[in-house]
Amino acid sequence: MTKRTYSISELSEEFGITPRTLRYYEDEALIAPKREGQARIYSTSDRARLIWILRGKRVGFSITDIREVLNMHYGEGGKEEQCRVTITACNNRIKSLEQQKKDIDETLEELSNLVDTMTIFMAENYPEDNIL
Amino acid sequence: MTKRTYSISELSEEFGITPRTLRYYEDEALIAPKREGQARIYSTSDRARLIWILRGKRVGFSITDIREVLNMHYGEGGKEEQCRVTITACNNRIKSLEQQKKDIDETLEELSNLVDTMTIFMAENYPEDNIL
DNA sequence: TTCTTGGTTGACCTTTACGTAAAGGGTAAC
DNA sequence: GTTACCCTTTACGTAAAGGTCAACCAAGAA
Repeated sequence: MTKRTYSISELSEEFGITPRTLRYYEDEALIAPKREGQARIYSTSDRARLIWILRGKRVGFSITDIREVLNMHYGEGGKEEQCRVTITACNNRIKSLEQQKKDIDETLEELSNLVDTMTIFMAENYPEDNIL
Repeated sequence: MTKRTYSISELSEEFGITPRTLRYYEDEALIAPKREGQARIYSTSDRARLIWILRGKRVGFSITDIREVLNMHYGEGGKEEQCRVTITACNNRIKSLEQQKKDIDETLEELSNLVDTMTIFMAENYPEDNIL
């Protein structure tokens, strides 16, 4: 049970974001660190949430999307209807992520084709420059 | 050799975007349809560019990113240095897309875990509602 | 001729995700 | 005490990607 805590600048440096960003996420109710006086103090579980947030951003989730997913995770899944809603929301996200993977694969193929053609072109026209 | 052409509304309806969006892409130099008087008239190759643009957006490219890639594709790859720059730019994009795929896979796993837990929870607490 | 339909430009509006001061509190070192 | 550092809040600024609205043109239908 690691009881480590983090200051705002520790956390922001670790993940390459600014303190402003962390405060913004708090405004948007994505994280809720404890306070020590005025100062924010982040727990390991706050840190875990942050990791989720940042990965969410990298896959193109909006702040609202991320809040939704975090709420799914930590929210009281008590009520039946709420559960059902959450499950279908998840499934929708899953579908769109799978579409996104397809898009990425297609883009990757086009990009690597482009690289190939250009590499060949270079090899033909400027053979003196060894690309390898 | 399909010499079809498209009006702005045809194209926007086909892809579920507004004419405004197409005009905006033109302002941003992503497409350059011919004109018939004032009216824009899009060729099949304009349409192909549009497909690229929209897929680019879905994988999180910005307008600037997309312009860059389109220029790589259609730009004169003549000069040597330019080629080299283009190739490394492509490779950078490829790397980041691969990272993005990893992120997506991780997110997918967490989401499907979440769905699983909730489904089990539902089955235990509300067995009368058949989820299958 | 007037009306509708579909196109045009231009101008301003909106949302998202922060950046960037401005002004100040708390404590530790000098 | 004051300097330095890290933290705070409040608040306005900004870039991206369009939305929205007004005013206009042109061609065909009624």
